[in-house]
Amino acid sequence: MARQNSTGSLADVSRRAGVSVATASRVLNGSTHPVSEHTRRRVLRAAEELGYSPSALARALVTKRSRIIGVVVGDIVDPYFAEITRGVEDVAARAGYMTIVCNADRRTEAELAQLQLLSDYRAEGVVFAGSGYVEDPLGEELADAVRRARVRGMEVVSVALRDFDCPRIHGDNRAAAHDMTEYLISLGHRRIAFIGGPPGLYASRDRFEGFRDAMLTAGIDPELVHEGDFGYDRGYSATERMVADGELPDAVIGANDATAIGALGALRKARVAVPERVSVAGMTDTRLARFSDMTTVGLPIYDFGASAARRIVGEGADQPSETVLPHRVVARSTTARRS
Amino acid sequence: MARQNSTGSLADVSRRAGVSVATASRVLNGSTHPVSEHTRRRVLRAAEELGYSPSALARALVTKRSRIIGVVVGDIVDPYFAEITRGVEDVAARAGYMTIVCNADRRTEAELAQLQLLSDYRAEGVVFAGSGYVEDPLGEELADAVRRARVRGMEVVSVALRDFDCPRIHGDNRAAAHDMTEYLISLGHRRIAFIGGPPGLYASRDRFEGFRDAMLTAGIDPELVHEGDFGYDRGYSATERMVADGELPDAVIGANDATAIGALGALRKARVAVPERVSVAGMTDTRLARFSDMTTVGLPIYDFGASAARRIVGEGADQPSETVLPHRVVARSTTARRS
DNA sequence: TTGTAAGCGTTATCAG
DNA sequence: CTGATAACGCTTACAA
Repeated sequence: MARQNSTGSLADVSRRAGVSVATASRVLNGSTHPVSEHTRRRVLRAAEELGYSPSALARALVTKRSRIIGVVVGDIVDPYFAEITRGVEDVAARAGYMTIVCNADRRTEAELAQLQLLSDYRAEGVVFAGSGYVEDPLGEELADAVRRARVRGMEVVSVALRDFDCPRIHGDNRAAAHDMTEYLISLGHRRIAFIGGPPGLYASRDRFEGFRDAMLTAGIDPELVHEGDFGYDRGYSATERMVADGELPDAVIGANDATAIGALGALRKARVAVPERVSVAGMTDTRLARFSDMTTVGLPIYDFGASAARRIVGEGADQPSETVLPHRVVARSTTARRS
Repeated sequence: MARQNSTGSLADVSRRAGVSVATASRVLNGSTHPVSEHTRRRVLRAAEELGYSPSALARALVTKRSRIIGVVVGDIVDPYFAEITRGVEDVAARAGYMTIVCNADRRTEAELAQLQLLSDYRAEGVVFAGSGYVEDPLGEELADAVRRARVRGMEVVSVALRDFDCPRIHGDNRAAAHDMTEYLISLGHRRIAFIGGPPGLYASRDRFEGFRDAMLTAGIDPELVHEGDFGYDRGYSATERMVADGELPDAVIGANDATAIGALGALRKARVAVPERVSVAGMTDTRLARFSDMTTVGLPIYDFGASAARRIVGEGADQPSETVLPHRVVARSTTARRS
């Protein structure tokens, strides 16, 4: 394998143009330093002829600005993260930054490794897209790593609840779940089942608590609670079980859209009418929900990413260190008034 | 903004350990060059104490190996691309590479820009995940850019049909559509509608032609053809129109899963029974299809990405320059024998 | 307006 | 086994 991969250097260009590298550099990088029109043209032409393109690596090395933003996600394939990533990408690209997406499989250990890698590349900023774990054994270590990274000048921002210190842009999971639950209750449902997220995640906990509190407030015992993992399958199997056990609820809430769609799948399979017999709702309003015309609670996740990126590229330095973006219940066809 | 962001240099470590930078470098990067156990320990400790982490940038500059792989996708949020990206990411990470995902919005112009950016960062390889356009006005320019990149030593591989010269790993879109169509015909359907992809894309053309040929072979006129854009909405609206016009087909094929799910949505809305009254099928078997329990034709898209990445990190140098991976019809609940 | 030269943090070549 | 030292490709005072 030829691992050459260079376009010729500034030295080549300057030689060809008959000027110094300094001068070549000045014209080729939009420096404000004055350069005569004549010289400028010569340099530009030389660069053109050589097909020169500057090495972002070398440039980053000396300027100490890599123009790299990292996004650490739980799983790229999850539309929730894809949407956040898209938000980051869009503003990053506009500001001339590269976005590096790193998968962490929802494991803190992997997050640690990705942070290290990003740090090796001297990323200027990293956004943590996934939620953290309650009492994470690796929590302290990650917090330390983040602290060190920030001391070194790296901008860190999270778009979920995390146990390390950094600016945060997120939604209110508890309130969102609360509102969804209230909505269902307002529709006349009483036996409402909740299929949660991965155990230990703050997001899971908060969404569950929002559900529980709303139920309690309405004087209903929140007894139908199942564990999930933000995946379709667990939503499906949990619902399948309810069907099999003959304890069909009035409604089921999935801790995220994929889970709720799993529930929808199991109900369809069992030929239980939705929403006539049971209502189904998800959370976060990813495309999945829209595609299934499913009721959910919308969170501005694209904006989570976009705002985070803005902070990093320096357009949001004036923002408060904690920003909570609003959610709203999006009623669609999988929920209806209790018959 | 403090844009410092460094961990201290090799020089700092070597000074603290009382050795030369050369020696420090040797122990800190797994060089084979012999170093005494005693010195090694000193260096390791110094590095530890300083929280030293090497600059991948500086390293890349001198070794000429950036360990960066770029993926140029049409749209991250499209699960098709997300899955490919995941494949790339997985093998890249295992080989110690960083993956940079670049959005091109399905525009050749943007692809060109992304390729340039990737080239600035001296990416060792880039995988083009999206299909190309027939008679693309920018086609020649892109082909040129790719040629130059390859000359410089960059590994380029595409996982779809493209008009530039590079190794390719992909599926047979035409055959896939053909097989899907044949399957539907074998179920007794005659009036089969096809909702295509974005006009001009090779993938759109091939899938359409596969459909058309299968119809023709069966002696059926492929008359129900609608334009789409690989998005949900066009699948929905095209189907809505068929419903409104009272020309309900026996079955509808979407050029991809999102399109087919749009069709499903419109049918559900119009209270047309699926699959009893009309069958619906998609293509590529993304999670969307599975979540909707929808018939589709499966393409190993994760493997597209994984194989492409393997070539780049050097594990697939022996592979032929063109690899066609197999597809298969995945029958689920949205298709049935004609009643 | 242009050039010289000192880095940036590594690796690699050569001598000891 | 260890250490100078010259790159790598670029930016940026500082001089001229």
